[in-house]
Amino acid sequence: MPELPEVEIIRRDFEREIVGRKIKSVEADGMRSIRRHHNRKQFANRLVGKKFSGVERRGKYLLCRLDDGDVLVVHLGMSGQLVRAKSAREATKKHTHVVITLTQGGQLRFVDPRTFGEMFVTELDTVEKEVAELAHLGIDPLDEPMSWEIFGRMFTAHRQKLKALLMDQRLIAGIGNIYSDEILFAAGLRGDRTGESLSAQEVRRLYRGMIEVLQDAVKHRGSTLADEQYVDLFGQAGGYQAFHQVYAREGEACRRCRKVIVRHRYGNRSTFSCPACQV
DNA sequence: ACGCCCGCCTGTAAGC
DNA sequence: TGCTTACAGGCGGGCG
Repeated sequence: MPELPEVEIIRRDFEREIVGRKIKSVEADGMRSIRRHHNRKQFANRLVGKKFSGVERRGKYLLCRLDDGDVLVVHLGMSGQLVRAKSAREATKKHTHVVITLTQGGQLRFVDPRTFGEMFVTELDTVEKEVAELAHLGIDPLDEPMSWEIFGRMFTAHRQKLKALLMDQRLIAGIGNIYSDEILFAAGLRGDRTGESLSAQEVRRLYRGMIEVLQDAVKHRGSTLADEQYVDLFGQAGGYQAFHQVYAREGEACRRCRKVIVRHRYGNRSTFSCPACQV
């Protein structure tokens, strides 16, 4: 659920609220969320006494820089939340797996019911080469400006379907199931069209749709669905779900043409689209 | 190259 | 009412 816009909101808040603060202590409730480490102590030892010196985003990954050249990498998976507590006394949510206590008071907490998310500490210098998931990440659509020609060459080189291409992190980093559906609607394209079938005009529409949808979603602080899985650093829901055109709107009227939004299975996931607006 | 399925998880909701 | 099943989906891996 947290896709590029949601992770970007967390990054911005992290920059203001957490960067500059020093880590006093670290507690982890088990190994699942910190599975790349040998044990809890080894994870804690790489954090305690250090100061957060910056924070970047790569696709859906958050890279929290530490002042000694290490980096705390966070991936929220499907249900992960990074929340700030003003004090240690604040009630702890169920499924809180890692608590980072800061010296000036307050805590950074990692909550993750489905435990697909994770965090680990490694060296910043080598993280983008040695951590495979980061090494193979494609272009970040809001980070590096990319011409629609480069974007088009990437897409038309594949026979895969647009839905799969948009979600392929090796091409473009940060788009998941929700935003791929919204981008395809914005572009007026069906998700089962192949990359190679796109005309130059359709490539431009897809590119523009992608940038617009992602920028708008960031502007509205991301999407929080009915399950309220995504919240920002302060525990607040996003607002972009009110602007969704197709996602989770099965049976409702298309906001553009009033036809009924349909849902179908693509691979093993739900896809929503307007049968009239997308060709 | 591409499509599809599985495993990893838990909470919620629909179905019998 | 109460149990079972489906679904939510990020990501790596595997298989045809």
